[in-house]
Amino acid sequence: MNKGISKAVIRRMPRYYRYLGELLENGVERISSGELSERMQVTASQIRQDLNNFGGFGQQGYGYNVQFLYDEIGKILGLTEVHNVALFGVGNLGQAIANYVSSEKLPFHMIGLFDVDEKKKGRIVSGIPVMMLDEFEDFNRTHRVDIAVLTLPKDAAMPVAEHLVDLGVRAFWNFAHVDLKVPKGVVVENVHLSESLMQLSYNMTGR
Amino acid sequence: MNKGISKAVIRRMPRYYRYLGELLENGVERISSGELSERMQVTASQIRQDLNNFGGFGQQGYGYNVQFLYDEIGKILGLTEVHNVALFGVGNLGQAIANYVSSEKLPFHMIGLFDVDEKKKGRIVSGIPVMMLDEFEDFNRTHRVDIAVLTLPKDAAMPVAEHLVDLGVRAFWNFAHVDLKVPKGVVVENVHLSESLMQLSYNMTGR
DNA sequence: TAGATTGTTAATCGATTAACAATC
DNA sequence: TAGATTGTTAATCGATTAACAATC
Repeated sequence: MNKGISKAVIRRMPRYYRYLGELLENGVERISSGELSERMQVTASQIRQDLNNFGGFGQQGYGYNVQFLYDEIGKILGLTEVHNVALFGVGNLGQAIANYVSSEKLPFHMIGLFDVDEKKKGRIVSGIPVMMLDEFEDFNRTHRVDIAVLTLPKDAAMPVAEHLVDLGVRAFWNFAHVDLKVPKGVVVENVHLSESLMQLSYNMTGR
Repeated sequence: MNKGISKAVIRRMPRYYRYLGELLENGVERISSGELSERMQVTASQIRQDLNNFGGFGQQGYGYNVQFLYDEIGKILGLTEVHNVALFGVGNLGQAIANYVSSEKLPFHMIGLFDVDEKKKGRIVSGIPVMMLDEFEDFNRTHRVDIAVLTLPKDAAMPVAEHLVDLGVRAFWNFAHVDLKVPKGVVVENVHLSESLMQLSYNMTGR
């Protein structure tokens, strides 16, 4: 299952989740696709189509129960289990991301920080001591690492990723400016800050 | 001009730019859409279509001159002028982004850092002293701020953005987990880390 | 029941790919 | 010139929107 759902739909799901979470905080119990459509600035039709990729979560004449829908989307997004995260490259960005992951209330758990710079060894970031990259193989024997964050210089990203794939890592959150080549079954989510900045820059021109 | 070009095309331009930059570093002088297609894993047809939204940069029987195409895409993306950047919210992420912007060789120039926390006042980040938010109005009189980076808690983002819009800021790079409502003519580029993480999480499930 | 709103099919719109004539 | 490869039109594919019957 879960097959054949377009990337466009998946990109929208976290946003639904965020809006439903806010409604929940505000004590809203039910919402129609029409109301949600107005708040989110998308068509009601799209909301109903998107949700119906995963199942019929609403009720005719009533709409959607906010708590129920929120929970269902959480399940769809895989937020019902804790994901163990290890981070590679404890520079400025790496430290910020480590802190960020730990501070978010999402079920992602920072369990290890790795770098190649001896000077960083043992430094505490977000409550965790930095380890050396060559200690990871050992670490990996006693810890299940679900996600590797790559906050490395671009030339280091690919070799490190390859090494981690060999050691069984199956998911990467990649901040390096490269397109990682990984085997089938390994997933990569990119955050390319420079490309985001360039898009902003483009939109500032003529338009 | 520049009108009517789809967001999908714009999203791909920075990636072309990156690949062309690498070719340039490797001393490659010319490339055909076919070769580039293979490297980038997109169709040659798409490359030609994308580029021809902006003009005919190639030559039949030859392909594209790498340096020329690189420069043209740079122009399209607005990378021929320096953009002054001010950042709001000097937390972990804010500091990392400040450092990031300064370290990138792209033409974005960090000129001010603002926070509301008195304890941060005067602290030097990326070579710039942190100022208090209420000093911005003054600062803005003597400096041209092209882009405001928002690395603030979500509840602070909207009020601060509104204030900045009133003071003439026309572009936002938004890291807060909110959809900013801004007047027409003001551009917003979002980096929603939590949504990126959730997409990764989704792709780790069934698929 | 009558009114509201979903789930779903059909229609439209836009983006991607294929094909090929133009041309270097 | 012959070969290569673009620019561009046409065909296909996919995603979004509209419409409405089903149903709570």
